[in-house]
Amino acid sequence: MSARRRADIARAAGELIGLRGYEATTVAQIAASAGVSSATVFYYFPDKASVFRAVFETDLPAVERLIAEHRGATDPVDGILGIITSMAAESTLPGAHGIMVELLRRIDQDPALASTVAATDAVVREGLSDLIRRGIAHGTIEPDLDPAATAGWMQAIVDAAFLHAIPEPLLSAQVRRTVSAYLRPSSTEQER
Amino acid sequence: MSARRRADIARAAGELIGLRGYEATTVAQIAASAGVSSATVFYYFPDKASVFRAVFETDLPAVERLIAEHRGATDPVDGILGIITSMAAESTLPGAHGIMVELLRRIDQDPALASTVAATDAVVREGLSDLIRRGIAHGTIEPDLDPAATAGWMQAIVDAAFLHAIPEPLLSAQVRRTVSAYLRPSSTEQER
DNA sequence: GTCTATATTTAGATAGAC
DNA sequence: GTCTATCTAAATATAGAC
Repeated sequence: MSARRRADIARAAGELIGLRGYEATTVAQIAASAGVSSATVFYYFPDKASVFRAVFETDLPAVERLIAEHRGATDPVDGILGIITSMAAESTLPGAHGIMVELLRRIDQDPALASTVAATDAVVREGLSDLIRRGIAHGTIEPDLDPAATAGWMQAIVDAAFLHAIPEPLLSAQVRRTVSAYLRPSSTEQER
Repeated sequence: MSARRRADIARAAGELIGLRGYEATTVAQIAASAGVSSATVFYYFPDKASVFRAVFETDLPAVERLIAEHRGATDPVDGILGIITSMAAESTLPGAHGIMVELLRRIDQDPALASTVAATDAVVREGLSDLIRRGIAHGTIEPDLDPAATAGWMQAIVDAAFLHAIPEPLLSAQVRRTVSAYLRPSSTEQER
């Protein structure tokens, strides 16, 4: 059953690369972990870089679901907090830190990977931008904030969580305070 | 003059590795960029990992100066903002993004590198913690915040800036709003 | 589709002359 | 201290049998 083998190899690659790094993980190790020979890996994928890209193929449908779930939130700020804390919470999964770092590193060197990830990021950014616009209209978000730039900054905050491997429940508390304080309208001052 | 050669090699290594990545940068390329042969690189350093570590040797004195400059700030929040924006501003330097990503990746695999960086981080964290404690006493920072955990989170925010290559002046504006909003005492709610 | 065996390439590190 | 030349190891990718 070919689709399953392919997925097994991608999953094994994600675990090992998250743990040890891309170059430090050999195709032979990935093959062994998936229970096949290294030649079989090259039967399913043209090269090692493709194996790594396959690790992120499931991200797009996952974030589409996440955004859809929070799209209709009554208070847009709650929707934003739901999305951001949910994404940040994944940083506590084993290997999540490592795989994020590898992604950031390889994205500059692999255009195909860059476009895969760009598609996923765009879904998140647009979902957040919509909610930010609604929050501004709703009066619960500072109107001087630029929706797209702010959405990008929220994503950066999530990445920060991934990189620092902060344990729950501290992580969620910090992310929630950061986001809600950032968005809150400032009656007195005019920061931007 | 041996110290200068060593520094030249380290500087060349930092530039190339920041641009292309650690494994993708060969010792031969570093040597060529520094104007020496690859054998000369191995005269000054025992191996390639040592060359990479040397890139971060100058960070400790630099952050010690930065912390000392802001230690005596009249308003502790101003001191914190000065430190954080100054650190984040370095993310716009060419290659800064790449070198930070490489650092995050190699730190898990090189204990000597980890202790070098831990020393630098500790100086920052303690400097920020002190200012946070003073800010709490001063009444301008939320008293429910844990100083050390908050300092760590501020450092994560700086790293987020590095990873996303946000251009000035947007970067400074976002960092300032994030930090000042996070620290501000909340009269009504009790987030932690 | 999966394997064993191997070709090819490349890069870190060293030997030894100057 | 610096070089040229080279050794050695390892990993990606392929050939070809089953």
